[in-house]
Amino acid sequence: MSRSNPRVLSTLERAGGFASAQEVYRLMQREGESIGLTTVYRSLQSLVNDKIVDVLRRDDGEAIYRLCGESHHHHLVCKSCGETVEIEGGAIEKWAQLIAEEHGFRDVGHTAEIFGICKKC
Amino acid sequence: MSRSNPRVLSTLERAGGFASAQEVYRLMQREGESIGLTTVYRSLQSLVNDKIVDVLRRDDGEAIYRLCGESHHHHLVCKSCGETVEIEGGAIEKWAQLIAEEHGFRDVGHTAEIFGICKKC
DNA sequence: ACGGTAATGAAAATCATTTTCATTTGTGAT
DNA sequence: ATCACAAATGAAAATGATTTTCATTACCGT
Ligand SMILES: [Mn+2]
Ligand SMILES: [Mn+2]
Ligand SMILES: [Zn+2]
Ligand SMILES: [Zn+2]
Repeated sequence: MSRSNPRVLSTLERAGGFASAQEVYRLMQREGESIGLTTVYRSLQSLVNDKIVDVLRRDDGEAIYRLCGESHHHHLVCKSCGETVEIEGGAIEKWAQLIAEEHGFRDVGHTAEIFGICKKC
Repeated sequence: MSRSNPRVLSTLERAGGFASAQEVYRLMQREGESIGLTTVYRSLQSLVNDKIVDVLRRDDGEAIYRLCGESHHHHLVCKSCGETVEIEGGAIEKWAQLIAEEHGFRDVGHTAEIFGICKKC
């Protein structure tokens, strides 16, 4: 196992939200940093193991990473124009946790999205 | 766009839980059915569009498919072994509707998944 | 039968991710 | 500083799922 290259973490921080390994790599290239794609993958995996970074999957299957501890939230998205509202989980957080515990699951996470047609559309 | 090959749906039914496209394909091969992998992919994709099957992603990123029941439901999935429990929306249905209305959205839908590690893993 | 459209599948292309492996770098002891 | 050894690095090749191409075949209405 290898330890995470600090420049990878720093780049992921700078990226803001979620970013894939490929995106982190391209970002570093663009900023003139010399690094191999392999090292980016290895570093991100290591950060996930250490629970410094969350990983989940895009619809297309690509893995995307983000720093843990950024506030957890969900999205309300307009199917027509794409306008997005960030919303707090509220009741859903408890619901997910409760359901999971009822079935004996641990290490619980969840995803939730609401979509519809916004006022303007 | 193509319509789903009925033998693909039939195989997915017979498979029981979730199965990937590759698995459905291998299953059909083993049972002597003559079909192309491309057709399996196309059929599953079509079934997803028609909301006859659910699709989600394994930890390794491979897409897995399963017949969905006729009633709207959500999933509690083990990240390790893939075991899946169907759960009722309950609180989340109201939550999604309420949040959407607060922001003036109509024609509201939602997605929600809970994941974690099951008892056996 | 004829003409057009949809379905099929083999092969090649794509693309993220992993593996290999040779090279470089860091560390710690002598 | 020199040596030895372990860890980190990255280029290139391998992997594996999914998509695309494209030529062939099955199907349907007239
Ligand atoms: Mn939440
Ligand atoms: Mn629901
Ligand atoms: Zn809108
Ligand atoms: Zn499990």
